Amino acid sequence: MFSKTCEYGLRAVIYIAQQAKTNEKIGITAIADAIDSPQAFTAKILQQLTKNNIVQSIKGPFGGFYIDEQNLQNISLNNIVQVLEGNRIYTGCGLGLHQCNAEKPCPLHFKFIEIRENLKKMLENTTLLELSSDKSITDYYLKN
Amino acid sequence: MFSKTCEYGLRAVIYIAQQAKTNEKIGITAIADAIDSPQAFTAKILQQLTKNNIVQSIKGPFGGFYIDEQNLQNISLNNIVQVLEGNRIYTGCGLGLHQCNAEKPCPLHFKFIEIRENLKKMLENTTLLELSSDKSITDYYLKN
DNA sequence: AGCATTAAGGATAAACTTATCTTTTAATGC
DNA sequence: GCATTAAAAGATAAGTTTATCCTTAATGCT
Ligand code: FES
Ligand code: FES
Repeated sequence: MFSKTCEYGLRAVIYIAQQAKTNEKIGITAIADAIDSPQAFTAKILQQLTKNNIVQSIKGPFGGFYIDEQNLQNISLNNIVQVLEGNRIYTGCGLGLHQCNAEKPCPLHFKFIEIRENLKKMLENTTLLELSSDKSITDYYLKN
Repeated sequence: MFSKTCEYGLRAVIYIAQQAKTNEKIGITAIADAIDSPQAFTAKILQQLTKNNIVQSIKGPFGGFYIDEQNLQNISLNNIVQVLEGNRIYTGCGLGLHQCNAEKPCPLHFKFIEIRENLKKMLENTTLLELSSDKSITDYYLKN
């Protein structure tokens, strides 16, 4: 469904959001360890997310990544997916036609856009705030 | 969502199914032309689908690909996706955990499996027979 | 100022997907 | 049998994703 980039990115941001509650910045080594992802690769992904203002970072001692209160409330998973996957996942044809278009639909179009819309809505409705709740932290896992 | 392999494969099989109504075999050149896909690559994909008994083929003059009456009735899109994508798309974790498991769920698990199940059901319920109906042939497009 | 720490940035490598080309095998008609 | 046709099979190339490594820039501490 998602690329590795997106999978690691989502896991990383969720983890940072969870740690952000304690107002601490968290380093790339700790993140990669917590979500069981390749460190350097994850760093690249977070770089991209930082540029796009999904997460914040500061360099130097006691530096690291964090998410401010405002982003915690405003960012949903679709924002992250948009940055890391582009919007083809939201607008592209299921059978790979160059244009997904109801005027000239592929045989799967009307069935497929339903799935696609549900995915989009699900990601839009899943906020970092929700994912960083105490219950979410205790009940769910970011590696196995 | 799907790989190029899967996209071309689905389009090719749908096209063959539609042509199969006239009891004609159809060659790889005609197929690639009809669905606007790279010919040699599409041939490889159909080779794989032939081995897995999704489509039939015969070599030589007037040879080509076809789908018999039985397959037309029994094959659904999920059979094709299964062969070309494996079942990770049906069983894999949305966040890329090695195991998707309700006992140790990722933060997206319960929302994600719903999407995944809907996709699976949609593909299971979409049969080649349906896609090769006259209405389907006239109303839908396999290239644009 | 100098040093230690940590993310950013750039270059490169490995792995996988996508795509093409050539040779071989099977079927058909003569 | 022989020529012709078309898919199967194998080899190789191109492109993209995934991953690592090394250098640079920013920050804080002494
Ligand atoms: S045209 Fe294929 S999904 Fe819309
Ligand atoms: S554990 Fe992630 S989707 Fe099931």
